[in-house]
Amino acid sequence: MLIGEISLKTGLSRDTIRYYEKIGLIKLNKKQRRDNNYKEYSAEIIERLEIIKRAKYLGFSLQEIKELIDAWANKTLTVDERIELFESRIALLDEKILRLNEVKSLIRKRIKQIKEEGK
Amino acid sequence: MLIGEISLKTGLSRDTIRYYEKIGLIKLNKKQRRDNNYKEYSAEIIERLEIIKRAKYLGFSLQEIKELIDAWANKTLTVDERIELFESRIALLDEKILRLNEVKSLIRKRIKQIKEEGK
DNA sequence: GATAACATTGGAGTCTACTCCATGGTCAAG
DNA sequence: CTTGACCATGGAGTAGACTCCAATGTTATC
Repeated sequence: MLIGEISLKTGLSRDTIRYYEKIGLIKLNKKQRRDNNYKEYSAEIIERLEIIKRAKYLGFSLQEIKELIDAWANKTLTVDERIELFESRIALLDEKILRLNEVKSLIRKRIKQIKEEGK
Repeated sequence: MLIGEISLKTGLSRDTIRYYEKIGLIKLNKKQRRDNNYKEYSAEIIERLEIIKRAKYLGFSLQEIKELIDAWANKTLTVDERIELFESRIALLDEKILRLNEVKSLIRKRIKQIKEEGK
């Protein structure tokens, strides 16, 4: 697939996709080029971009996302180290879920208040 | 309290607090000044800053946070409109929680994979 | 074979959310 | 009464994450 198709399928602009390439969030090896120098993207790249989109939406910076992605296929860490890294990410997500629930109950409280006042 | 104390208690820099004032995220009425022109902040402001911090951490932009805060004490909307607005925010939070859980299980899957490979 | 719609790279510009001066006033401690 | 630690305002500068543009190449279509 060419970049235009990837852009359509992910909803990210061509420029954004190229930017992600530039900062190493997604990578094409040299062979993924057509004869005319056009880049050939795989379905895997779409999946990765979807993950990036989701993580961004959840308030992670591109840097943080990069770290997670790098660990995903990392060859230098031991099995235990990688698992530990992922566990710590899960802990982070749990922390966020907790905070979200806190904000939810704050808003719920406010709704109750408004209903009381409205009477 | 003066801005230095607020800064200490919230962990936000003076500049950040002043910036939030500038864009209307927090407001001081004219009477909240000492004779020497120093700003007098209330405990309420600290609470509001804590909410802002939390929302930021959860991936909301200052603009989105401002909209929520403005609705908080809004006088122009009807009771029903305000409740609807808050309900929609809760739906948004639920959406985020859902996505967080999705990412969690993605990571869990990967941990399993790694453990398998490690054998 | 001209035109439109795509692709490439490189670099400049923009928006958000700060962060860092510079300048000048205030005040408690020594 | 000076020194150091605060305070205020205004404006410039910065990092992150795009977004836009220019110059140029490629390809499908009329």
